[in-house]
Amino acid sequence: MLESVLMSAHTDICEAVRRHYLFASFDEGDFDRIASAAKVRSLTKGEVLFHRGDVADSFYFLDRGLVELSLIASTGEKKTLEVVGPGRTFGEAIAFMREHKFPVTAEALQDSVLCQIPNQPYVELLQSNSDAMMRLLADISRHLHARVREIEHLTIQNARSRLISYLLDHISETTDNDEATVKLSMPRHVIASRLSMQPETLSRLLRNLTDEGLVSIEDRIVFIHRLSDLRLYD
Amino acid sequence: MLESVLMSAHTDICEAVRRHYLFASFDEGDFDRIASAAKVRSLTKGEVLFHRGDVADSFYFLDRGLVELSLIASTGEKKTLEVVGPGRTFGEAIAFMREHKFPVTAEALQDSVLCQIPNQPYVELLQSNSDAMMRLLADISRHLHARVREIEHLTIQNARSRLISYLLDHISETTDNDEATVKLSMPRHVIASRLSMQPETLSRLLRNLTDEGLVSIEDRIVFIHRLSDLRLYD
DNA sequence: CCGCCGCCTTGATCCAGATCAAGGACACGG
DNA sequence: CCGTGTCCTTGATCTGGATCAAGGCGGCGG
Repeated sequence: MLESVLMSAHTDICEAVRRHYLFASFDEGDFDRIASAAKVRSLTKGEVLFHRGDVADSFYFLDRGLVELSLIASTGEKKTLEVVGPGRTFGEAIAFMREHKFPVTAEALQDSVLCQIPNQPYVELLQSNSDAMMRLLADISRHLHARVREIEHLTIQNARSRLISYLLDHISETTDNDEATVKLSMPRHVIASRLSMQPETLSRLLRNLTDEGLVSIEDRIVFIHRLSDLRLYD
Repeated sequence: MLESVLMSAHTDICEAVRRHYLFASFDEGDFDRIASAAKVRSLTKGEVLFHRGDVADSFYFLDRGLVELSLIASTGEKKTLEVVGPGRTFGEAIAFMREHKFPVTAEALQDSVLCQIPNQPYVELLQSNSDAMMRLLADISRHLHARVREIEHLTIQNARSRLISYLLDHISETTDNDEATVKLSMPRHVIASRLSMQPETLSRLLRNLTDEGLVSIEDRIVFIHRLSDLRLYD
């Protein structure tokens, strides 16, 4: 009984994986080989999936929840590199590095369900499927580009510009006349870490923006009054 | 006459490209297809090869000289992402991004000679050569990892630690008893930009390290007295 | 209903590193 | 030999954002 529930969870999630970009060019037989090696994993809020430096023989597809990928200093301070949402994969580039070790730590920000996909069968199938390989190349190149942009933000933008870029990148709804809304879907302190600033600084900057009339904030929703104005600072 | 000189330069450089990691698994015929589409380019010191945002239909192999890859802010300030030396390639990941545009600017720090390799024939040949593709995946994943480390340095290390990491990463010679030397092969201000600090700060930090007896400096050579001591701060 | 806890804001102060300003040390072309 | 430019160092000052400290405000278990 329990087993059949787990089995159906497994097939449900595999369906979701099947639809993902990276798996789009495998035929049924190939995909089944990957799926049969994959495992469903559940995490409760706060649980760590892997630590930086752990040996990586799998990558992950997130079905439900929210997972934070972060760097943690020896002093304990944390820098959130990325927060992964449902339908996205992470860790897929590690299989190709000399040291097969995760360069980041993955922690569930909410109760989460994910699919653990072993590298080996996936990589083997890649070799004979150049379309899948091109997709993976595109995927990893996209990650690379995102990191370059992050470095740009950290070095040639200040905290205020980083916040504005973040708002512009996370618009959830935009109206006809130059307005928009952003849903802050994570706790403030996670957003602060993502932006490489302290929660206090984030709080003050949000207040500045409202004081200047650029936005108004109600709980977790930011209303952008004039999108074009905000873009001037990005 | 001139033409034959150019031709031989072309074949010489192609030889060097041939030996590069990324091209190791092409057979003669395949490689010739790439080589015949490639062009030799020379740059004089200070010359810009491409600007950030330029359309990218080629990538590059550096044969001689030094090329700086940097981000340039609208305010004019510059952040050096990487300085590429002879025998290395750059720009190879761009072919796989949606927007085929360089995310960085490339400028010659010295008179340089490089080989411009069009993406198209290379990518076509990749499709039927899974070994070459795996090499490229490893190459791009390595870049990605390097960027993650850079972000780590920028966010959870301070300027002093970044300098120490830099020194430890650029050791040119190491003696038996815990000593080492680092050759500063670039102008100080380039190193400073690479480390995301001002030249003044770099100068002061180097002075601190000598005052503390950790290193001594003579012109462009840094002599590390006790490697193990320096590693404590990394 | 109260007391506690996590999350956020606000104010006061601090500090690493930037910026501004002033030479010093070479290398060069005339 | 003397300008003049480039690169680097050193000192004085400034400042963005961190840190420290003190509440405010739900939400939840008892």
